[in-house]
Amino acid sequence: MSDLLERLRERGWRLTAQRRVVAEVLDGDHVHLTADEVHARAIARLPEISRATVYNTLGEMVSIGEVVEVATDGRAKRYDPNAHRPHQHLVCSGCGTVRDVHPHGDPLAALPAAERFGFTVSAAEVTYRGLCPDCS
Amino acid sequence: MSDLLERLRERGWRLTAQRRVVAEVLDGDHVHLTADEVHARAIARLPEISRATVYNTLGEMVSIGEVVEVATDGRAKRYDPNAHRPHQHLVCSGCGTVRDVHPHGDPLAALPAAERFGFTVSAAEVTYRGLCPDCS
DNA sequence: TTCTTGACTTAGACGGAGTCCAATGTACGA
DNA sequence: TCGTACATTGGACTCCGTCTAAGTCAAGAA
Repeated sequence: MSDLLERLRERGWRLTAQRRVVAEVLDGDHVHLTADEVHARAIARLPEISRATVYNTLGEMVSIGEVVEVATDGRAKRYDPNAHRPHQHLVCSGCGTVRDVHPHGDPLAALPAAERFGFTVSAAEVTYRGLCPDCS
Repeated sequence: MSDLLERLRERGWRLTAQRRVVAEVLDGDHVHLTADEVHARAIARLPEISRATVYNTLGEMVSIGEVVEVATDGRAKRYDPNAHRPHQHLVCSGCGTVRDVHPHGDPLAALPAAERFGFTVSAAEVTYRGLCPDCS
């Protein structure tokens, strides 16, 4: 993830303690944390870090494509540091846990031209829903 | 949509003016309205109807499967009255317009058992993203 | 028809998630 | 080292949705 910090700097972004901590927290466990969970873990390392900074930093990482936002429902967005390989998400309807999954085939190919209504279609996001072992 | 009201009644639900109006509004235009948009249109017909009732009624319709919730972004959920036939959604990244689309194949079939992690997977939602003719 | 009753509706308070802002702090080039 | 443009802070604010207590009313019973 120091690569990420390097890439951020190449874009002219300042390297601050706050940004470093957010990057480390996200990279630490490969789970999909909410912004507030990131904040809670960041506070453990840098007690003064504010919620607004966490939101700003996550937003910056998303905008350069290093992190992917996962909007699983009406719940809080989660942040996925595994942006380097295409994948989809499996979400537990009970507890909201998110897992990365790799279905076969390209979901884009399933949409015929006649169903594109003149759109320039660039991506397909698939969300599988169900109950995890703990919730079922 | 009077079918819907009938089905609601068969479930032992009372037929009230409020529920009738929400059903009519949703059925009126086949667009994907947010709860507040439904509320605004319902008020035009029944000025005293409250926001809470609109939320309750939409929730009931979702729970019996007559209406589908669509969460296209982190913003307000939209309600899709076209629940009688399986379909997916094509969202314009520019203006947010949502269109119903019908890809071939079953997206659930693309997820092998080894990628299900013990979940009981019950549904797959596909969101295609791109730019509509007006925005591209 | 009127009565009864429990389900429905209401307004407003409340909560979580996220954004905004003015004041303060600081990374980094000169 | 210094200056300043950019980052951070914390608290207020918005938006979306849920909850609650009190009042209302649909529909079956008599």
